[in-house]
Amino acid sequence: MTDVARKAGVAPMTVSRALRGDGYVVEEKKERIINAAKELGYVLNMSAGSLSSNKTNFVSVLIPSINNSNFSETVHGIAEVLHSKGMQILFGYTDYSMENEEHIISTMLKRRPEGIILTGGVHTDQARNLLKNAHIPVVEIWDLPEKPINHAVGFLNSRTIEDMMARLLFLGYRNIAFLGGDEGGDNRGRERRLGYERAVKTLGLDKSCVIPLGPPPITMMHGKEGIIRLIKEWPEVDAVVCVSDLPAFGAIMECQRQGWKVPERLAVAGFGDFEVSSFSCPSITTINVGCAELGRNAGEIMAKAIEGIRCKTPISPQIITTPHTVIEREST
Amino acid sequence: MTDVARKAGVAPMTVSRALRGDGYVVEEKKERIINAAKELGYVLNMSAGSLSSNKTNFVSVLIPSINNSNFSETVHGIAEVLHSKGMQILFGYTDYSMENEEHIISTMLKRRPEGIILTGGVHTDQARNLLKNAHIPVVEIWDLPEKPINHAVGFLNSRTIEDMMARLLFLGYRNIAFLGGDEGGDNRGRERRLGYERAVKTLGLDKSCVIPLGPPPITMMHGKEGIIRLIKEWPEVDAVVCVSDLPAFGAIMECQRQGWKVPERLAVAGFGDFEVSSFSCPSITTINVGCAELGRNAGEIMAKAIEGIRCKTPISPQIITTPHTVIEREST
DNA sequence: CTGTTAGCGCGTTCAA
DNA sequence: TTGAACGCGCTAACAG
Repeated sequence: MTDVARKAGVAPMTVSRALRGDGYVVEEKKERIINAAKELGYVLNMSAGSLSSNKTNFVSVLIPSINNSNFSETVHGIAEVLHSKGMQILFGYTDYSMENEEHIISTMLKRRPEGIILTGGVHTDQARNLLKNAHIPVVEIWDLPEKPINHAVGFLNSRTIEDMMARLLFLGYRNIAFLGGDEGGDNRGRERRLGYERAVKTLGLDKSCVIPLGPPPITMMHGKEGIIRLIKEWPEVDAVVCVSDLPAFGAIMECQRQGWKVPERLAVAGFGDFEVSSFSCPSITTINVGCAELGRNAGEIMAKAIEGIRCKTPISPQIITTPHTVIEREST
Repeated sequence: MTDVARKAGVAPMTVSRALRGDGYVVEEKKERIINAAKELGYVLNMSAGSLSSNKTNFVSVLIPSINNSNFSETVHGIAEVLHSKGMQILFGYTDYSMENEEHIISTMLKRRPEGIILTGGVHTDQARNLLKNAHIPVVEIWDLPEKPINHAVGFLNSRTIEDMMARLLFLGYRNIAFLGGDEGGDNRGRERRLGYERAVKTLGLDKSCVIPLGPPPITMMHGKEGIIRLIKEWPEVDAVVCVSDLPAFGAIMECQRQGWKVPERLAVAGFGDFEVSSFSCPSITTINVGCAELGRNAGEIMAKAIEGIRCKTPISPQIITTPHTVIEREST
C-alpha cells in the first residue's frame, strides 16, 4: 500500500480509502491511485483490514449437501441478497451430520464471520455454545426449531406431509405408505415421517406402513429399492408418499420396469419440486417449499441483523414461517 | 489469548502453540490451556494469525454452478484431499460467466488464498493478470487448456463426443444430430459440439444437424424443446447426442409423451453420467468423466504445490489428462 | 520445551 | 479532504 501511495503521490491512508471506496477522496486522486494499484498489481489484504477494522465482511452458510437443488436454490436466494449488500459468503457442507456441523462451526468462527446461517434446528450442545459465545447473528433455516437460537426462517416439515396426505385422501387413496424417514440424524426425514403418522391418525386411515430408507442423502436408488420392499410388504398399497422427489423418481421408474402402472396401480408423491419431477413421465406430484424465497428471507434478516450490530442497535429475533404448496401432477 | 494464558499460567505464545497444535507444548500444559480456552469461550482469530504468519490455510475453488452433480462430485474429490491436509476451501460460483469469474477472483485474492482452482481453461485477460501477480499455484480443471496458466487436470471435451459418435456409428446409426453447444460463453458446450462436427467428417456421415440450446446452464427443459425442433427439422434423424444428461433426459421424456420410442425411433445419448441417467426408464447412454478422481488429482497437485511454495521448493507445472468412458445403456 | 521481542498490513481516530 | 500515530491479535524468530 505504501508503494501504491508513493506512486500516486499520496499517503497510504488515502490509498486505503480510495481502494475500499469509502470516505472522501477527490475523484482525480482516486483515479490515479486505482491506476497505480493496477500497474503494481496491488491487491488489498483483507486479513490486515479485518484485523484493524474488526469487520470481515462475510457470512458463513452451512448446508447439508452441495448436491441438492433444494439447498442450492436456497443458497441462491441467500447469495442474491447478501451479495447485493456487498457481503461475501463462506459455505460449509455438513454431510447431514451434526458432528460435522459442530466442527465446521468451530473452524468457521476462527475466521470471524459476521453472521452464520444454519440449515436445521437441531445442533450439538457444543455447537450451540460456540454460537452463543460468538455474539453474531444466527439464522436457522428450513426446519423451524422449537427453540430458535436467534432468528429462524422455515416451515414445518410435518405439516407439508400432512397436507399431501389430505390431498391423497381427497383423491380417493386409502392405503397410503411412506418411503424414507429414519431414526438417525435425519431430522428433516423424521419430521416428514411424523407428519405421515399424524395424518394417518387424523384422517382415520386403517393401516400405515413406513419403509425406512436409511440415513440421508436419500437418492433415486433408495426409491427403487424401497418400492420393491413396499409392494412385497403391503400388496394392497395404493399410494406412497416419498421423503423427497429423488426416491419418488427412482420408485416410479422401477414401477415402469416392473409393469406397475403409475398412478393406476400405485400413486407416488414426492417432496421438494425438483426439476426431474416436472419432466419425468409421468410427472410427479410433489410439495414446493419456495426455497429461493426462503433463502432471500434469510438473507434479508441476516443483512439487517449485521447492520444492527454494526450500528449498535441490535434487532430482535425474527421468526418467519414460509408457505408451501402441494403440486398435483400425473403420478397421483 | 492473553486472558487464556493468564488463566493457564503460561505465556501467550504457548497458548498459540497449544491451540494450533504445532510446535512443542508439554501435554499437561496443553490440556490446561485447552480447558482454559473452552471455559473462556476463546476462539483463535485467523485474521490476526494469517497476517502474522503469512499463511491463510485456504484454497479458492471456482466452479460454474453449485447445482450440477458433475461439478459437485469434482468438488467432493478436491475437498477430500485438501481437508485431509488441513486446508479449508472457499467456493465461488461463476454462473458460467468469465466476467463473474474475473470479479470473484479479484475478491478472493483480497483474502489471500494459498492456491486457486478454476473450472475451464478460458479466462479474461485481466483474470490471467490477477492470477499471475498473485504468485500462488493455479490449477485449471475439466477442460484441458491450450496454454495452461500453471497446472491442469482434465480431458478434451471434443474427444469424449467423438468417442460417443464412433460408438453410435458402430451400433448402426447414421443420421446423428447434436443437441446443445452454443456460440456464446459456453466453452465446454462448444468443445463438445466441435467434437461432434469433427466426428461427422471423420466418420464420413452424410449429414449433420446441430440444435443449439442457448447459454448454460442447459436443463431438462432445453432437451424437451430441442428434441421437438430436431424432429421437425430432420425427420430422418435416428440418433441424437446431447451436450449433457439433463437435456438428454428431458428429450427422452418428451419422446415418451410424443410416442416416439427410444431407442427404436430415436436413440438418445448424454454426457456426464448423472444419477438420473442410470435410473431413467429407458436408462441413458452417456459419458463418464470420473469427476471425483479428477477432483482428487487436482487436490493432490494443489497440496503439493502449496507445500512446495511454503518450503521454497516450487514444483514444476503438472498437466494430467483424465480418462473418460462411454457407458452404453438402454437409450441407444 | 517455553518465553520475549518485534512486526505482519491495514483501518480507526483524531487533528489539520 | 488528507495525513500521522497507533494498535488490532497474532506468530516468526530467536534466546534460553
